Amino acid sequence: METVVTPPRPDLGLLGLADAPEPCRSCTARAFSFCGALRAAELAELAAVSTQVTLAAGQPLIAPDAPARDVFNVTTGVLRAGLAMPDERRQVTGFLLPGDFVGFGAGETYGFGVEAVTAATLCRFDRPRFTALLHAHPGMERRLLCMASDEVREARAHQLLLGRKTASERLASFLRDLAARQARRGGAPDVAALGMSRADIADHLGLTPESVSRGLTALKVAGLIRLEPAGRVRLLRPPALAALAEGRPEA
Amino acid sequence: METVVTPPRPDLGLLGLADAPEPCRSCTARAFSFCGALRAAELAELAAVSTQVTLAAGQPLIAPDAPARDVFNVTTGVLRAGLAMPDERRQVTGFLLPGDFVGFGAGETYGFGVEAVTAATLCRFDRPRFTALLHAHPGMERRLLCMASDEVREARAHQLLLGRKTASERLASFLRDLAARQARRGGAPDVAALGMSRADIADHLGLTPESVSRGLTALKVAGLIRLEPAGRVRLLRPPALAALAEGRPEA
DNA sequence: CGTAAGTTTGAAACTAATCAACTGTTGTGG
DNA sequence: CCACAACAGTTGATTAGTTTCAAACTTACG
Repeated sequence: METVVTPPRPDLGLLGLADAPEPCRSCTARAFSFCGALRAAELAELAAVSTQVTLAAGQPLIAPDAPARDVFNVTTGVLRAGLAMPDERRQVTGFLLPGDFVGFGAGETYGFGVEAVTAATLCRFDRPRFTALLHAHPGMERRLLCMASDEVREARAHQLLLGRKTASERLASFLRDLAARQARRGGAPDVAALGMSRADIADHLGLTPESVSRGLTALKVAGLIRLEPAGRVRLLRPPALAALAEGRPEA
Repeated sequence: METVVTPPRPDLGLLGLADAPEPCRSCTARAFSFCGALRAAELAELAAVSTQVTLAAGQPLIAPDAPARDVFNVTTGVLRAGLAMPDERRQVTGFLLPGDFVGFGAGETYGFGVEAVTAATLCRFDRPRFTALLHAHPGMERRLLCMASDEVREARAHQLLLGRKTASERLASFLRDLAARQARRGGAPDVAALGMSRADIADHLGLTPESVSRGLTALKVAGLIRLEPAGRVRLLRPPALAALAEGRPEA
């Protein structure tokens, strides 16, 4: 028995959906996405250079050494982006949710890998054409610059986590951040839907799967979270969880 | 006996230096900097909205919660940028060298702190005016977008370091990367000039000062580096150091 | 010189990793 | 529909790498 969650429901009228080109018209991610701020004409141009990609859980989207020919926008599902070392060590730099944009800052090759965690769909844009479009629309370019700045900020915050936080603090930060991101996409503010395995979380937080498991148990025992079916985690005392995440003594 | 290295010597003529406005004319960082690619007219506009900042070693430039009114470009010296937790824990997200740009992606407040490690000088730009200038010159904006992308890439690589590398590997990565950055600015390719303390390095690498010291000793014993006076570190076998940094078995 | 700060080195303690066993879940084929 | 296999997750015991605590040593500087 699954708890039914209200799906994201952007106000289609306000977004000028009536004018939107086909793949976009029915896109549930547009409200939280890069393309959500575009005018109908720009959106049409964008849609013209886009194709759809569908991935099954576990399938790769981007190989680190592949030539960076395309950029992508996630429409449904969860993906993981990360770096690998010659041995088995991995760092998952981030999980991609609907509305997230991938592959922009790449050079010749992507330099990082991306795989589907759950089944996922994306918009694929030819990079040269996408770039040309950007140059024609300074507003789009500016928006992308803001997104890049946000990414830098998030990456720095994650550096603090990896460099200085304890296992429990890492888990608390992760759950809080994931719930917040999902809330922005229409989810409940006090639920983190873990679509990914403990191993993926471990590679994101610089821990082992065992430590992730222990950390979650510790948070549960502390009364900060409840583990629900289907990989859902309910945040029972968000302020206390935030305090732990930030290393505050807790009020 | 020191290997003599050619110091940075930008070809002033090719850079249009004769036309350059004053603070820029004598600027030694311009060749490696954001502004180095600007045409004389653009540079003049930029210089018109800039003022100079001088800092003594240890002085703060940016407080994390200060309103982000300015952006900066380092001209001389070394600075550290980082995040802090309520207790004493710190993460130095990066060291800033001449030519590096600071403060761009900030929102209302900077959200991170910056302090001078050595005596330093910077160009200060009023943010609203800088932004207006950017909008007037798409080339500048595009260049900034590239810089932001590079920052993201570097931040991700540092996440791998913090999440998955051993103490020795972190030190090896740090020394190699610092030497490479300094080489781009005209330094010797096999020397890393440590202007910062062990504590700063520790806060950058997610270690303690003691572990940094031990790590350096380990690299020295392994014949990979030599500790020279004035905080200089000579890289004795760059390929082996790189292999260690990347976690390769070493050829 | 003498002091203070920074660095190195040593010994003990601790957190998270590793190794290992067990449990629960999911999916498949008999 | 149940049995079983395969895998993900949890829990326990032990180990290892880094931190912590402490002291000695260096370096820079008044």
